[in-house]
Amino acid sequence: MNNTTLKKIAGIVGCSISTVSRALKHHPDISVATRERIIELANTLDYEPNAFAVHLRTKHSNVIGLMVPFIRNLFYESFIDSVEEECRKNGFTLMILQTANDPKIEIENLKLFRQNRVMGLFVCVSSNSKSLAHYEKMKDVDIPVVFFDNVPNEQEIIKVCMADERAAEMAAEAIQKTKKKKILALFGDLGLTITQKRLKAFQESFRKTETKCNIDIVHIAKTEDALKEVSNRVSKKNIPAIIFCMSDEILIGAMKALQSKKLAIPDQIGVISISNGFIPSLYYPTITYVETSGFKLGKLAFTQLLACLSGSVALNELTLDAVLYEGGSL
Amino acid sequence: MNNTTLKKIAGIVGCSISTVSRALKHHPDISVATRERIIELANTLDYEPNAFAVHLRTKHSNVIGLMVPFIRNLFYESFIDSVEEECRKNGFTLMILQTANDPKIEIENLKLFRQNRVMGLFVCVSSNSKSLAHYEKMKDVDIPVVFFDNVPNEQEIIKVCMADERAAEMAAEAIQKTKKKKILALFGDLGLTITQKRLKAFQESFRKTETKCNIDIVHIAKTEDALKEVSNRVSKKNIPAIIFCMSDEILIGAMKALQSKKLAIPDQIGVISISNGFIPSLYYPTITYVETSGFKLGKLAFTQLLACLSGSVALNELTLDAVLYEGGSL
DNA sequence: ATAAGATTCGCAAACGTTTGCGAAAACATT
DNA sequence: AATGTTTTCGCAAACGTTTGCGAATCTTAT
Repeated sequence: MNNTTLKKIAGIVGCSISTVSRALKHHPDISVATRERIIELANTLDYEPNAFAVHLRTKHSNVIGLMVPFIRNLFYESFIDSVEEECRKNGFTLMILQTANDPKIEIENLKLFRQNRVMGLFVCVSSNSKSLAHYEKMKDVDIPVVFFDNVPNEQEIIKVCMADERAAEMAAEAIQKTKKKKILALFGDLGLTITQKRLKAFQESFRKTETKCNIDIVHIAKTEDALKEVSNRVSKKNIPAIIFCMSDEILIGAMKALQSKKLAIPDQIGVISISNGFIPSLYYPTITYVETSGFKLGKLAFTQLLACLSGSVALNELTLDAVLYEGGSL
Repeated sequence: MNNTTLKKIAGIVGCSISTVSRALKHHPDISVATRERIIELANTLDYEPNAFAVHLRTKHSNVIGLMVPFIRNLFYESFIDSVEEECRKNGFTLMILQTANDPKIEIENLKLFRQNRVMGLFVCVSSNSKSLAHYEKMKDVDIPVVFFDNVPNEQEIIKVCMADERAAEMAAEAIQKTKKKKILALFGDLGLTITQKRLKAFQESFRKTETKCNIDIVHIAKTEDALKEVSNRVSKKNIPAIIFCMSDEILIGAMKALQSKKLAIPDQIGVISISNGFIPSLYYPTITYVETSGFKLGKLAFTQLLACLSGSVALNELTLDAVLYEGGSL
């Protein structure tokens, strides 16, 4: 157990612990001569500061927490990727916990974050969690929380989100541009705010432009349901002109159904989705999609958290613009 | 800043810090009366032990480190998912770092792990890292390392891996069973041990059974290359009977090429892959694959690390069995 | 030479825990 | 009543840092 401490170095050099401490961080009080001697010894001894002692003393943990329902998710993983990168660059370490959408675990995790004195927190609340009460305690202990993705409706919280409405609107506009009229629109669980937002904006767009379309709206919980619904609703005799998918999970099911029906995209049927980008790239032709980038959202969230930590109180909602990526599926 | 400490509680209750500490962990030395009084107060005051102080004192950080080239990867993310779950259940917190396959970052990260006094480490070494020298230091500071996936060849290290040879062999056997002869086999970068292992076992299987096949072997670095190679090598006049893909990345490119050629699977061409399972499930028919489960590997790795921590020195290599999942693509 | 200022360093407290040891108090035994 | 035993608790050190303050030592100016 090679545990070089300040004390050990001080013992060898023959000076006090405080001198060693100061020398190692280039404190001007220490002469260059002793400083260099100390640094050299520290290097050969592989000195590495004990993070716990530092944090205990400075009350500055340099740990940032991140909580998502699942790590194993195309969107969250890109968010995590993004945040990890920033954390490393900025000298923070990241503590990642997943909730499995279980409010109990969510509360447990918050406790863990508190015990580990994280300096800030990125949270995508679990869809089954109804109350924000346990987040109140985070405020009590001065841990800023940046909500993302599935954000609560409360006003007095910090949140970053995708331009959900705008994304749905852009998809709707792209559909209208094709002049095709028979639409099958697949949305997620209506209980989620994200679904509500997207659905509303989607419908609003058609209403606003007074485009007369035959829009069939279906709500879907999981990938398998998308597969089933599309299989049931699409047949050789009854082919919608365009299928819209609100998310990657839905797109996956829908595409599998279309493949099984051997329908040619875009000749026989058009497809458009809201997505992170990875899934659409798997198919030929690449599926046209409106981007919701977890990676970009991560960057945005990080700057928000940094702002909180530096004192500039940013009690607002930041939104990431939507972008349309044209594949060949429309 | 609601920072209830032992001292604070002791002050209110009117006893010593040590009594509070003992009462909170049900030490038999403390009478039930005072214990209950203390616990009750601690609850109403929302006492939460300062992890840093605890760790500093006990030299027991309860932090486990995990390092992968990329978080954003189908295999690693399932591994992480798996390990996070176990960590939470066992009272550990997880510290995740990615290397981007950059040896410099890899070394930086190891330093971070040391500074945070992780109790153990899961590592998938970056493909560009040639030397294990920096891992020696981990041994010096008594941090057990469990290597997984892309493991070094050294004997005296702890590693868990997929049954890479067996997986390739099973795929080869499945191909032979079809009696088809014209094979296009797509492997990864020959510089990776994982590629070498799989390739060798794949060829060995054909040699052993003396199956006379026309096997075209191609090495591929990235998804886009798979797309190009397959596009170039497959045409209406020249269709291999079966395409074998060594990994998900390759499968993705190959499938996209096949879709663009409008080839029917399995009628015109068969496909088989080694995979984590997610990508094969995206297509219709589901692609037949030999499973390399990151999730299961995570569980295995965790038990290995736990064994190390409990003192039972497990200086060996554990292997996760391969399983063939039959889709409809062969 | 002496005072004033600058340079270089050490003392000691503090961060919040855990724990060995000993002491006081309560109880039980003769 | 004296002794032995058990119960219940506090003292104090330790984990490895950081940092305000003051004390030396050295430099420079008068």
